[in-house]
Amino acid sequence: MGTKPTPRSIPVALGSRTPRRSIHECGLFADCPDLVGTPFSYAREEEVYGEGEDAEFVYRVVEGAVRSHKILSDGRRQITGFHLAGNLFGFEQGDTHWHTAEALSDTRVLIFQRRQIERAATRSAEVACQLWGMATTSLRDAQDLMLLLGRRSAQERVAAFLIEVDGRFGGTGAFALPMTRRDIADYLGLTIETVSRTFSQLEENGALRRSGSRQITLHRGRLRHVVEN
Amino acid sequence: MGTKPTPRSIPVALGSRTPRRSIHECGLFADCPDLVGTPFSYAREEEVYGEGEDAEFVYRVVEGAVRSHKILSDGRRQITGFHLAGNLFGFEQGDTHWHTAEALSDTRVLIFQRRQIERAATRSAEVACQLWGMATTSLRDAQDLMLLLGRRSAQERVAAFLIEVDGRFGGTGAFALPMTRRDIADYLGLTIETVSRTFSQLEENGALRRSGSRQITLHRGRLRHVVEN
DNA sequence: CGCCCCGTTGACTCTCGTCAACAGACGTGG
DNA sequence: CCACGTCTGTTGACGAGAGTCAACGGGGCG
Repeated sequence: MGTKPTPRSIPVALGSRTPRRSIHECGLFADCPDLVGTPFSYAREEEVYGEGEDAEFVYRVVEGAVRSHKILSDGRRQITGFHLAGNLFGFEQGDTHWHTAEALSDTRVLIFQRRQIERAATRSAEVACQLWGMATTSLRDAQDLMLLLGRRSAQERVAAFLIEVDGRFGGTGAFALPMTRRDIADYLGLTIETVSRTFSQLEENGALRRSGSRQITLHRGRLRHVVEN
Repeated sequence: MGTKPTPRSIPVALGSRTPRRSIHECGLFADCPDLVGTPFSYAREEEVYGEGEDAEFVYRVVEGAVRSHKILSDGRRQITGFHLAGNLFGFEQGDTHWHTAEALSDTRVLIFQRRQIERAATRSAEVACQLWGMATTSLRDAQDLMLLLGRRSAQERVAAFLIEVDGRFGGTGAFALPMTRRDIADYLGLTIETVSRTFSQLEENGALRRSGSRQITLHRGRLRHVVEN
């Protein structure tokens, strides 16, 4: 932080010199040509916004990755989602963020004013329906994660997680995890030791191969067999 | 089931004799006077809709209660939410339900055609925004539950659950649980035995009193102390 | 070069799950 | 009206899976 300009200064900085990019790369808001975002960057581990802060902006990941989490006073943390390139995040019900967002690695985003998107939604039913659809999709993901957190074993959680990440990176079966073991643990409701042990077990079973701690190659058949259902 | 008419027959039955009620009792869709629901009833334990079925209808609870759950092939079940009087449920992303809904007790609902609501949303930005807001609220609830499932102890889960139910029943501190221990367990990611033992512990600590297994009186201060944060 | 952080592994602990028995409420039918 | 079976909930004994505590290795960065 320190002298780094915060997003709060962005609207002022929105001069015509600032390079702008459209929000529509994902096909969203195609009828809102005026909805443009401001590029911004966050360093590894830097906070994008904190729980309780004013929800003034909405973000789209261009490069890198972001995690959202909720935290208890004694430090227990639950990561509610990872946001990869192309993902939008930062929408809230009400005027304040109800979780914290931090960059996993050096991350470039586009920043949009929430007010502006909301105004677009009140004017265009199509935009509002797209936002509704996005929220509903997030809800489905959250409920899938609830099943995982409430009812699945450590092996199943890790296997399901790897399959999910693989899918979000294109489904090639090989990728570099953008997050630490602690992040994985706090996403899956486990400890780092259990995550680490489970990786080792899965490797013994031939369900994956590790090259360094982050680079993973999946044996998707065996992993899916672990997750079964 | 058997000869009971299913909701699928409802649109046909929508004669002018059928008593209709507005969806707006909760203030939603105030600018859609044509959006009316058909009364329908479900018996205790009866299925409202099943995972994988066509999501043709949306429901509003008039009296009684409904649970939504996802289930694994080996029977492990995660209840993703309880729907009490006034609550809307049955919205989905895509054309099929991705969980199952069942009545906890004899329940009366109003049934709406999803198509009709969606059409209203594409025509009215205000309706779409309300739907967006509802989905976002559900998302926040789901993420709160994720924190509970991923990071909280059995005592904390049960205490948080009781506080939540109390709030939804008006916050008087005394109410009758509409669901069984099994439902509570499958909502909190525990077993019925653990739920039962935790009730007993909380009663020993003076955090609640039981009159019969369903009627509960809370000592909200002590319960909140258990949940802390 | 040395420190620090991340990840892995081992030993032990503990919470919660499993298995079992039993009590009370309820509904049914003789 | 009572006997019976069933279902829900409670409690106890025991066990397993994940958490805790600790040590250590390796890689990256100052």
